[in-house]
Amino acid sequence: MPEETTDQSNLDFLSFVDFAVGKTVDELPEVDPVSMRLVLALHRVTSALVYDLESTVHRPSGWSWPGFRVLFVLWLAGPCEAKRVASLSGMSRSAVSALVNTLERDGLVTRRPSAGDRRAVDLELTDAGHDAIVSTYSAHNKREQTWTETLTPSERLVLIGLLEKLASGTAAREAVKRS
Amino acid sequence: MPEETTDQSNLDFLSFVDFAVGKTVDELPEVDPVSMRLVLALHRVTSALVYDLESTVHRPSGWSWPGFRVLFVLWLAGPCEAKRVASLSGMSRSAVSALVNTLERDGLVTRRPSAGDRRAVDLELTDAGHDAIVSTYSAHNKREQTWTETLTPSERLVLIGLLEKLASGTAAREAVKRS
DNA sequence: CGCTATTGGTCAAGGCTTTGATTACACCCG
DNA sequence: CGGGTGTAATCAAAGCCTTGACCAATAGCG
Repeated sequence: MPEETTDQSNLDFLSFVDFAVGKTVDELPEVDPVSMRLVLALHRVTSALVYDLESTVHRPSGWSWPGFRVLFVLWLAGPCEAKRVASLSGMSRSAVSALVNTLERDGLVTRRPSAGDRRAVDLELTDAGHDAIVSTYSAHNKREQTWTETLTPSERLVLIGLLEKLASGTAAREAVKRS
Repeated sequence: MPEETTDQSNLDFLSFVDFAVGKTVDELPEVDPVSMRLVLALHRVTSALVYDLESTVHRPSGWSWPGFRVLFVLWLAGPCEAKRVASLSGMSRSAVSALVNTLERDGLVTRRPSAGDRRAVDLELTDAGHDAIVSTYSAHNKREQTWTETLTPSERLVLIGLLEKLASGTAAREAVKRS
C-alpha cells in the first residue's frame, strides 16, 4: 500500500472541494455554497466509509453489505414478510426480491409462502445465516469504532443529533421514497 | 402519493433503529452503541438524499448521478486524463472507463489519446455536455437547499465541520481506497 | 541498452438497483 | 356474489460498480 500516494489523492480530493465550490459560485451565482458543501461532504464521507467497510469486512467474508442489511433485519425482527424487510431496511421490494435470490442460493435465508396472505412471502434466517450475521456484525462494529474514534465523544453525539434531524426533516419526509 | 403510509414507514424505520441498537447491545455486549448509531444514521440519511436527488433531478433529465459527477469534474477541472477524473471524483478507474462509454455514446464527452503519454486518455466535455452540467447543477443545488433548510445556519456549519473532520481522520486516511 | 516493475486503461464476470410490466391474490362496494 | 381497485412479489432490461486479468506503454535500474 503506497501511503504517500494515498495521502496525495486525499489532498487532491479535499482541495478539489474548495476549488469546486469557489468556481461554481463564480459561474452560477444562484448556487448556495453551504448546501453544496454539506451534500458534497456527506456523500463523500459516506461513500468512503461504505467502501471501506465493504472491502475490509463484508467481501472478505464472502458477502456484500446489502446482503448483510437483509440478514441484519431478519436477525433483529425475526421471520417476517419480504415487504416488511424492505421497509425496515430501506430497500425497494424489487431489490429485496433480487437479493434474496442470492441469499437463498447461498443457504442463508429461506423463502416460504406466508400462511395468512397467499400473495406474501415469509423470509427466515437459516442457522448458517444466523451465524453469519453474528460473526460479521462484531467485525463490522469494530471497524465502525475505528472510524468513530476520530471524533470526541461529545462530537459523536452532536453529529448523530444533526444527522437524525436531517433524516426526519421536511425534505426527508417529502422526499421520493423507494417503491 | 399516500402521505400517511409514507409517514408510517418512516416511523417504522426510525423506531427500528432504536430497537436495533437496544437488541444488538443486549446480545453482543462488545458492540459500541454510539458508533453503531452514527454509522446507521450517516448511511441512512445519505442514501435517502442520494435517492431523492437522483429521482427528482437526474433521472428526469435522462442522466444518472454518477454520470453527473464525471461531467462535474470535467466542467470544473477542464479537459484531463481519465486517471485524474477518477481521483477527483472518488471513483475507480474501471468505473470511470465504463461510465465514459455511456457518456461518449450519449455525446456528452469525447475521448482522445493523450499527447504526452500514449497510455493515457484525455476526456473533454462536448458542448452538449457543458449545457447538461450547467442546467442540471442549478436544479441539483435547489434540491440540496431544500434538504439543508431543515437545519439552522449554524447547525449546517457544525455538521460540515464534523463531516470533514471524519473525512480527514485516521480511519479515512488508512481506509482502503478504490483502485 | 535491456530487463523488469509499474502504471493507465480496458475487458469480462458477477452482483446490486432501478423502472416498468406482469401475475396472483385480497379487499371492498354495489 | 361479482367486478373493480389496490397490493405483494417477481421478472426483464438497463445501468453502475467491483475484482481480477490483461495489454500497452513508461520508468528505473543494472
